[in-house]
Amino acid sequence: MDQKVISSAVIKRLPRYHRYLGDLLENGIERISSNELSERMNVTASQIRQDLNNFGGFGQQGYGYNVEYLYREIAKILGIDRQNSMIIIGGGHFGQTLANYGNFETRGFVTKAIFDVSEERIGQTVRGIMTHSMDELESWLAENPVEIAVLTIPKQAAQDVADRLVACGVKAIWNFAHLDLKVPRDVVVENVHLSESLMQLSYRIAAKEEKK
Amino acid sequence: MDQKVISSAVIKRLPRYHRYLGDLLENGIERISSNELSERMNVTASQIRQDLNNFGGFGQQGYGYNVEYLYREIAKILGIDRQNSMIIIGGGHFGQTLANYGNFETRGFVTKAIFDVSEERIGQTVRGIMTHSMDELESWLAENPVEIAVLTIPKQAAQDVADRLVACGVKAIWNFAHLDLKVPRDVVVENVHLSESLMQLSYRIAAKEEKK
DNA sequence: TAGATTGTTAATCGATTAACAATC
DNA sequence: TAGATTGTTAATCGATTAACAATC
Repeated sequence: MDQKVISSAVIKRLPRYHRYLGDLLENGIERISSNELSERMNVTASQIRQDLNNFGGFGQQGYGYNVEYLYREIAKILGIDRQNSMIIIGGGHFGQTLANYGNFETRGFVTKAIFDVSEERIGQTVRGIMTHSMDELESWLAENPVEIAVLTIPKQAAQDVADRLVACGVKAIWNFAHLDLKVPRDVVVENVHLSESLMQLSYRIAAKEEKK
Repeated sequence: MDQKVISSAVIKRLPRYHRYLGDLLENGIERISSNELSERMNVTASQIRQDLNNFGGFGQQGYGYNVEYLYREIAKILGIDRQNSMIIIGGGHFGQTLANYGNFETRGFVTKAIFDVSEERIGQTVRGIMTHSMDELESWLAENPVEIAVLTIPKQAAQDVADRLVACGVKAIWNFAHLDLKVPRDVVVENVHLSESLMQLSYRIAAKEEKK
């Protein structure tokens, strides 16, 4: 079964389509043309149609796209139509913030546990989510398989922990540690490097000033 | 003075170059060729040379690049060779986490104040950073101009606050609220949409499973 | 000087946009 | 049926890679 590979440029845009369709749905708009959506989103209608047609023909000639139907289809494509279990490794400020952030759950991402090395944090709960010792990681995962591990630990510890997670069969890592993890090809890593984002912002400020 | 526009693909890669050069520097490595760096970073040597030559010739034929010199030059390009002042709008979990995160300061990003609407948070400090009332935003900014405002507030409030920040002369917004801000063309917005990042991760898990 | 490696031009590849026939 | 708008092919644009002359 030969599967067309979707470019990451397309994948990056899908959540934004999903968000705009959700807004339309909330406003009670039933149908939309690629042209009108393109104006709202500030992209070309051509790109919208090309992007969607990577996954199938969701529209209808002369009518456009049914908002609710397309919304649900994109949710399916993104895999947010079902539950994804997560654990958070690192119960510091960042880990706790993510655990507290209820919005992920509305998209099916449910945090099952937090793991930390600090004696003070172990045994504490955040929004009802228990913090376990890192020593229990392997035994806990053996009983409670999860799809996603969130890494909010210092970069020095990150590769070791990633290795342990992979050994436990975790298939995806949402990595907030500022390094490039080495994992087997079948493990998915999505990086969030906040300081790199901030540096891009800083570049654009600097570039603007220079232009003057 | 016609300024070459640098593509965002290039800009996204600059912080990563900077990070790898920093690591090399820490390991006492003085010089590196584009070829060796390309192997470490898993990109092509051609891309590294093309990227760098957007900004100038930093290397030397037959020798390669001086690690420390290139590290500093990229820092200059990124605008992290000088101090950037920030304020955080929204003193909730996320805002506090960012205020607590000392690593930004090592790259010149210094948080000067936090603003919030909650009576309980106003007057509290986070790592010595004072939380002010949102009512004081305009008067405070008039006395303490900053380059960057960080938005960690619910999306319902975000556009209004962005408008106020722009009116106060803030030139850059690091936006964690899950919406597309409308700002004048000369104001820089850098978005961090965590839920979109998580959805991309989820897509890749789903796509892997389908392939089986 | 000879060898190494850059800076830069040319070739290729992929992504975006335009155009239009198909069709609701 | 006529008008609207998709799905899809073709054209364009931009980014990446390859090649090599310049030069340290």
